[in-house]
This record gives sequence, C-alpha cells and structure tokens, in this order.
Amino acid sequence: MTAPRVRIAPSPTGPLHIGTARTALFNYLYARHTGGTFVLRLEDTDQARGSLAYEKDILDGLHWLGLHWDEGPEVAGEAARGPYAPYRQMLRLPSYAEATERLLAVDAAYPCYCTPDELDADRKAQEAAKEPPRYSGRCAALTADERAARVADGRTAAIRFRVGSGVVAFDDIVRGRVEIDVSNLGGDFVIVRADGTPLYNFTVVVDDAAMDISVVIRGEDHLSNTPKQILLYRALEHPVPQFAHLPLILNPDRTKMSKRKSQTAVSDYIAEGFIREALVNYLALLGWATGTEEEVLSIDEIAERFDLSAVHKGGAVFDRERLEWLNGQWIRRLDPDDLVDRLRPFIEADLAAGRIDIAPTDEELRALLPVITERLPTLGAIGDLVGFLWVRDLAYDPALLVPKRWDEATAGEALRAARTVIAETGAVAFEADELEPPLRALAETRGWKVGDLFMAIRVAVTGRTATPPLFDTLVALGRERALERLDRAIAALQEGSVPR
RNA sequence: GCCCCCAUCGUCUAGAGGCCUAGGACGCCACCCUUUCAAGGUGGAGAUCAGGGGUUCGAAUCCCCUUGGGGGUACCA
Repeated sequence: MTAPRVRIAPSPTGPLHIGTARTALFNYLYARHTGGTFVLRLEDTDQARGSLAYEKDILDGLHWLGLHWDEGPEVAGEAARGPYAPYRQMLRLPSYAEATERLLAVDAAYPCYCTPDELDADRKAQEAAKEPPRYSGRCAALTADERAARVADGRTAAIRFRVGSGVVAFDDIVRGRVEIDVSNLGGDFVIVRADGTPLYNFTVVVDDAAMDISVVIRGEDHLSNTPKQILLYRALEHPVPQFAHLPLILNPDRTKMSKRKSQTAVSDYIAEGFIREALVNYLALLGWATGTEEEVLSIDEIAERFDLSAVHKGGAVFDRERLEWLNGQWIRRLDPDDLVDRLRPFIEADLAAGRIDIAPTDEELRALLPVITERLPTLGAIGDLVGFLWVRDLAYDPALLVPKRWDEATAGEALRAARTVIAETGAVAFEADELEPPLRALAETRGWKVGDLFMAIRVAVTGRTATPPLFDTLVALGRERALERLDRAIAALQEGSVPR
C-alpha cells in the first residue's frame, strides 16, 4: 500500500474555526503517523462570502498550531509547493469545466433550465404534500430541440448530475459500513450553477481525485454528502478514496459547536494566551484517546500513538475548563526563555491598552518566572497576576490595608514598623531570604499574626489581597518602589480615609 | 416530515463477553502543605454503563425494539 494522501480544505469564509483546526489536526496526525502526505487546499470559490483576511487568519492559525502542510498554495510570501498545483480552487476552474464536459458527454449530467421560482414552487408543493423535497426531474429528459428552445428563450442552465438508483455503500474508517439508498438523495443535484461556477460536492471530488487524495478525513456533518460524492467519483471513473468522518465538537447543549453559543475562533484562544501545545493536546483528545492513562502529550507523542479507527463516533462537548488545565500544564513545561518570549506580546498588549505603564525587561521577567508560572492559567493572565509591578500609581481601596482582626491604628503602626525593617534590611541585600526573617520576628515581638502583617504589607505594595509570594514580590518591585508604596499606604491610613 | 448517525460519572474518556462490586482526567468538596493566591499531595462525592427484550454458564461489551440526542436535507461549504 502506498503512503496515504490526506488533506484539509478550508473555505476562507470566516476565521479559523476550532472545528476546522481539529479536522486539520486529525489529518496531520494521520499523515505523520502513516508517513503520508498532508495537503492544504483552499476552497475559495465562494467569492461572495470569502475574503483574503480570513484566508490569512486560517493559514496563520494552522501554522501557529504547528500543522505544517507538505503541499499547499502560495500564501503570504510562501511559494506553492507540491506536484499537484494549483492548490486553490479559483485557479482550478478549468479542471471543473473539463470534468463537466466529460459528464455531459456521457449524459451523466445534463443542463437544467429550471428557474429559482420554479424550484421554489416545487419545494413548497412538496412541503405542503408532506413529501421530502427533491428535484422534480423536469429537465432530466429534455430533447435537443427543447433545450435549444429554452436557450433561445434566454434561459441559462445549471448542470445537474444524474443520481440514478440503487444503494451506495462505503466502509467509513471510524463508523464502519454506511449504506444509503440513492433515492434519498433528493434527486439529481446541481454541480454547476447557472452562472458557471461549480458547487462544493463537485469541486471536492474533482480536486481530491486530481490530487490523488486517498483518505478523506472530515467532520460528521459531511457524512450525508458522501454518497453523492461517491457517485461522482464513479462517473468520473476515478477510484473512490477511503472516508473517515470525525465526531462533531459540541456546544454545552450538545448541538454542533457554533459561534453563537461558543468561542469558536482559534485566534480568540490565541489572544487569550492559550498555547499551541495545550490546544493541540486538548483537541486531539476530543473524540479520541490513547487507550492509556496518558493525558499530557506533545503533538509528536500524539502522532506516534494516533489511530483513526479508534476515533469515537459520538460528538464531544468542548470543555474550556479542561483546556485551561492543560494550558497550565503546558505553560509549566515550557522552557523559561521560550516562556519569556511568548509572554512578551501580552505585556505589550497591556502596555498599549494602558493597563500598565512600564514594560519589564526580559531579565526582570525571567527572574519572575519561578513564582508566576504556576499561577498562569493563560499567558493573557500575566497582567492580572503581576501587573501591579508595572504601574506607576497603584489604585486600590485603602480599607483592604486593614486585616479583619485589626483596626486602622494597628495597620498603620504595623506598616510603619514594617517600613523601618524593610528599609534597614534592604540596605544590605534586597532579597527574599533577607526580608523574611526580620519581618517574621517583628510580628512575633508585637504579637501580631504573621498572616495579618504580611497581608497589610501585601496590599500596601500590590493593592491586592491575592498575589505571588510576598517577599519575591517585594524583590521584584525593588527597594525604592516598595518603600514608596508603603509610605503612600501609611499616609492613606493617617488621612483617616479608610471606611470601616 | 424524510434520510443518516450516535448513546459509560456534570464534562472528556478507559473498556473490544468473564480482569468491572466500571478505571483515569477536568470540574466540585475536604484535608495536608502554606504569609495570600496558585501549584502540588492525599482522600471523597459523582455512572443501577439511556430503557426494555433477547443470545450466552456469564454482557457496559453481541442482536432486536423503544426512548433520547445529533447531523443532513441549497444553483452554501
């Protein structure tokens, strides 16, 4: 058996969808596992809905995920590669025309002059009669003279494919044997619009045949298209590829995942700070499992274990909580320098949005890593976590400076005492190990709970009650700025501006 | 309506006739660790395997029916 050829064929009618990414991933995994070829083809014939911006979003997203294709079109400065070019449908128009001629020549297809109004009326009548909608076959047996008459009438023709009769069966790699009676296909279907542009069911077959695609891996929503396509393969006298229909990714209400009910754009996940390792890991485990208890796996480890026939048949609800957990797992596994690089764009974004005033240097960020990695569910959480380090003026409710067990006077006194200790200690070496013992000693001699003292200091220097470890935070802030913030907190308490 | 597909904890899943009084993970709860928050560790609640019939010495696993859910029914992809 020769190496399989698989493909992802996105249509640039919207940003890269999670579902498309998952289908691309499974194709990629199958290709890598079997030593096959992964092809990218752009289905850009829907000129009305498609756009270049979407095209870029899709390609960028695929690249970002690490789903690099072996063959594909020229895009964003990248040259086309592969022996089956072109890899975009608008450039393949002649091949559809040629295929159409072949079908017409053997009468496997015929021109249909029905107007939209006629078709509409047919459909309505069928609906009223409680019959399943199907093409009436009005133009199926027109004589040459009758056709000529309609052309003379100025009518243009769509091309319909003769569906015939019988049962189409195929062995789906994930679903097993599927059989559909051709009489349920809705009659002869249109393959070329009256304006001459080809339709999906036709172009996929012509392209997949031309590109020698041997395994078609796609979403379950295409299952019912498959018999039509098999009929087309036969009429075109091309071997029928294998099919594998993947279970759908679902909204929480178990309907097909949609923009209306879920976050579906991959770019939105990227913008939130999900990392590719996590998204790939998560998506691969939606509808498929290794059969072992391994859960956190790299794309290469997954490719090694991947088995299309073990893919589930039932749909899977997209669970963001689990994705976040995996994201945390992967963030903690990242190499520190890599993490600094990946964090950078999020810091820049915070800066641009005015959420912070100063950007840390790589060294500063790197030093912070040990205390922030385990607190980062997403990269985008960096600002929430330690943004207080990079703002000039801290804004917070002074009431937070007073721990539950204390009153304002105690808080003020504690902060003054702490300030003195920190000022003295820091003069030698401003390090966590140097700061902690004297502050603990202070709490002890005064009979304060360490937690209370530390909390007062924490709020004074960060403006928040939940932060990374206090002493690391003080060090990251620097001696001068820490003292400055303590002074401001003390002043705030003295002004009596703390509502109880 | 018609056609097709599917069905194990809330969610993702293991399970391919006896190893299952159904295992893991996320989430949830408790405890431990602990200056807060996380992370980590330990433990717990949570599924009569949709229901009913078969087949079999034996069924979550095989067959049938019912129910429920989903997908498709375009001169969209």
